[in-house]
Amino acid sequence: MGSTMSTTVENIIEHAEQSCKNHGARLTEKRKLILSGLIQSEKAMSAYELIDYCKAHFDENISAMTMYRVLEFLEEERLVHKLNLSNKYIACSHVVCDHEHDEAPFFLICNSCNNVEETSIMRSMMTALK
Amino acid sequence: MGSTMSTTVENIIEHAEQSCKNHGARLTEKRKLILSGLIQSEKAMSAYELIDYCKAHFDENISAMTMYRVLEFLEEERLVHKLNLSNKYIACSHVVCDHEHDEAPFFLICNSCNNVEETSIMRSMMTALK
DNA sequence: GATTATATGTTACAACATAACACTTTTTCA
DNA sequence: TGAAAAAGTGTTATGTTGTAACATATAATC
Repeated sequence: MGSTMSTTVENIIEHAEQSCKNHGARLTEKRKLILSGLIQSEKAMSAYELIDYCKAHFDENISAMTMYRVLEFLEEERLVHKLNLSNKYIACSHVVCDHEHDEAPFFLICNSCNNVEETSIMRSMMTALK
Repeated sequence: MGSTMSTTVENIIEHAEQSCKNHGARLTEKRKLILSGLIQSEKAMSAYELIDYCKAHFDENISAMTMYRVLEFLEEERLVHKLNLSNKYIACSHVVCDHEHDEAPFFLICNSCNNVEETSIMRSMMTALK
């Protein structure tokens, strides 16, 4: 399974490299390494988590500054997404209700303006999504 | 409009205070102040943004430590939500596609385990949501 | 091959978050 | 009531996250 996985990642990297060339951009070794790590991990990671990941899996030391710069580059190349919502709090919309809720809070968060819309979703649908 | 608004906030606070009492918890002056600020602002704010807000609107200096503690309390009392996703990156799911996309990336993010599911949504539906 | 542009390294620092301990206020109960 | 316990808040120090500013190295251009 490890090799199958690895091959897939290599294919993606190859494709990404071509995509960069088409934009006149360069997918350097360091950028390949970081993108590979993010793909392999199969989850969303913070810059520092990805630094740790690269150290653990590739034995490569990436400085924070470099990591942020590479991630910014990869985002511009549309190879990664940034989920940019820092830890925030919002007052519950149902703070004035008396009754119990059989629904889970559900938020629609705009990724560019960070506007938050609270709505709800039935728990049954929640588990279905999972 | 300002006074109407203010009255509404007061009603909510009153209700929140009663809700706390039912749980054997106390909604102190400081906690009321912070909750009021978060409600008045009508948006999601970080701890430090809320500190600035309280200073600007109530002329009250809340230390960072206090702010985090109060927000934690309010969350336990289910009076506020925490949108706890720190800035993270995730590889695009369509990184291997060739064709153009007429859809906007759309993420389903679990608020407890932070798992991210990338899907998409038609732009037309996007504007409808807005 | 010298020049320019791009990529990466290094240091310092600002912003965000919390741990640890001290002090104050409120609650509890003999 | 009033001492003990619990809950709330203040203060200091420190760890974590994110960037600015400048130096160096590597690649592209002509």
